[in-house]
Order: sequence, then structure tokens, then C-alpha cells
Amino acid sequence: MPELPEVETIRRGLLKNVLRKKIVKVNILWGKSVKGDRAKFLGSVKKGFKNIGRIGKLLIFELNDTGKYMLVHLKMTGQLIYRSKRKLIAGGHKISDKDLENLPNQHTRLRFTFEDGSDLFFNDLRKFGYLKIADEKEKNRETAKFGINALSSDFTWKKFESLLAGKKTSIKAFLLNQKNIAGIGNIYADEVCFAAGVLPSRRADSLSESEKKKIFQNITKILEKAIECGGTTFRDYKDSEGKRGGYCDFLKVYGRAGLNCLKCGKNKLKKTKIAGRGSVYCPVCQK
DNA sequence: CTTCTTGTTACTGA
DNA sequence: ATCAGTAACAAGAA
Repeated sequence: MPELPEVETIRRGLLKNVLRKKIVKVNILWGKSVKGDRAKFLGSVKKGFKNIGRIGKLLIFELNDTGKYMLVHLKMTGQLIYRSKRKLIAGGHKISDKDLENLPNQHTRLRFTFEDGSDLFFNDLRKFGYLKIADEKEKNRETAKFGINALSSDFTWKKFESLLAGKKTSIKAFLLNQKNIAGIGNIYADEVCFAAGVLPSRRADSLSESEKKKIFQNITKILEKAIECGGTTFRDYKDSEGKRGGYCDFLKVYGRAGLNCLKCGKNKLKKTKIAGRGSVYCPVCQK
């Protein structure tokens, strides 16, 4: 489930490999992954990538010449994987050479082939992710829907406090709402709440100054650490390959329901539904 | 077989 | 306006 750290890891990986390369072929294997007119998409995208930006979990590829953009949202299971002709490199998390050799696979929805024989694959098991072309105006309209980037230098304590002010919603719903802060998803929302010692169900306007401060500080701390680790790859975490986004080793609550709390060591982590999402917490360490 | 999972939007009702 | 809840999208795991 790519959230900000995973999407940022993918962005950085792709920056090294796909810019200014001529695209010789674009294969659309599942039409619905492309939103909007498909012929128009092909025409624009064939110009190649000039730069890659990101807001929250949305990737923004700047296209050559056209003044247009390719917006890519991975939703839950989307992947962007780059494969050079000789050396096999993932555009995000590490995956095994065997997996790379097997591309395209049954979940490959799009394939870009570059002049040098390398490929960029868009895989998406659940088919919720999408790619679409946007001009400057449409791109601005899309990005305007997002709140402040969680890792932007403008994301200050003062800003955070003003965003929270008057919110009657649960802190978990607040963190998940991309209109407040862009980039936090279910995994990191739970991790932030745990690190701050705050129950995810707590109403935002019931939080004390020090609780709010802890939440603010941990958003930055946890997301930065996760990027350093190359994100969290939950599915890889489950298999025994040993190839995974390294932040899995630091998860304290996500995916640990029923297991002992790593802080107090005694209590079992509980799982409930908050804001429509599975939420894991320690009923003792979080107040 | 049913239930649950995830990101996001759209919708309904309070 | 604000907020909670749910369906929808799709596929697979348990």
C-alpha cells in the first residue's frame, strides 16, 4: 500500500533511470488503467519524461515538449518497476531478479519501452490505480485538492496546529484526509498515533498541547525514517525472500494486531475500525 | 461460501 | 458547513 515514503522511493528510483530517454513503444494491456482518451494518452506520453514530481501519493511526470503531465496514482497495489536491459533494478522496492525476468506478468497493465531496450512496467493487481494526461490547468486543479505535503518545509508546528483547530473528527480520520496533510495512509497513521501515545479514535479537539506536538513531530520523524529505509513493503514482509522495503522492521503496530505491544511488552495490541479503516493500537500505551 | 483488506470519491443522512 | 457511515471500484487471502 504505497503511501508517501513508498511513492517517494519510487520517484527517486525512476529519476535516475527514465528521464530524457526516448520512448519507442507504449503497450496498454488493461485499458481502464488509463483514464481519459487513450489515443491522446499515447500521443502525449510518447514524448518522454522530463521530470518527476509528487504531491502526497500522486506522481506527476512532466512530459517533454507538450507542456503536459502524466499523473499516476498507485492506489493500493500499483507498482512502477523499471528494468534496464542488462542490470535489473526496481523502480521502488527491491524485488527478486526472477520477478523482474517474469515481467510483464498477469498484473502488468502498461509497459513503456525505451530506446535503450529498458522498460517501465505499471503493474496493478487490483486495478484501482490509474495514469492520465493533464495539461497545466488540469494538473493544477488536481493538486489543489491536496493539503500540505507532509514533508514540505512549510509544514510547521504552527501550520499543523491551525489545521487541527476546530476539527471534531478523530485524529486518525484527520491524518488520513489528504486535504489536511498529503501523503499519510493507514500504515503511517497508526504508527504515528502509537509513537505519540494517542488513541487513533481520539477527537482532534480533545488533544492536549503536548499530545498534538508529539503527533506533529512523529509525522516528520516516521515518514523520513521510512524513506531512508526505502518504504514499507508489507507483502514482501510476509514472504521469506528477505527482499523488502526496510521500514517493515520498524513497524510497531501495523499488522501486529493480537501480538504483544513492543513498548510495554505485556498488553496485546487491539484492532478496531476507525474512520472505516482497520486500526491497531495498544489500549494501555495509547491514551 | 462469506468476510475482510486497501485509497479515494461519491453519496446519504444526521 | 461538518462529520460518520457506506458503496463502489477489483481481486485475492483466510
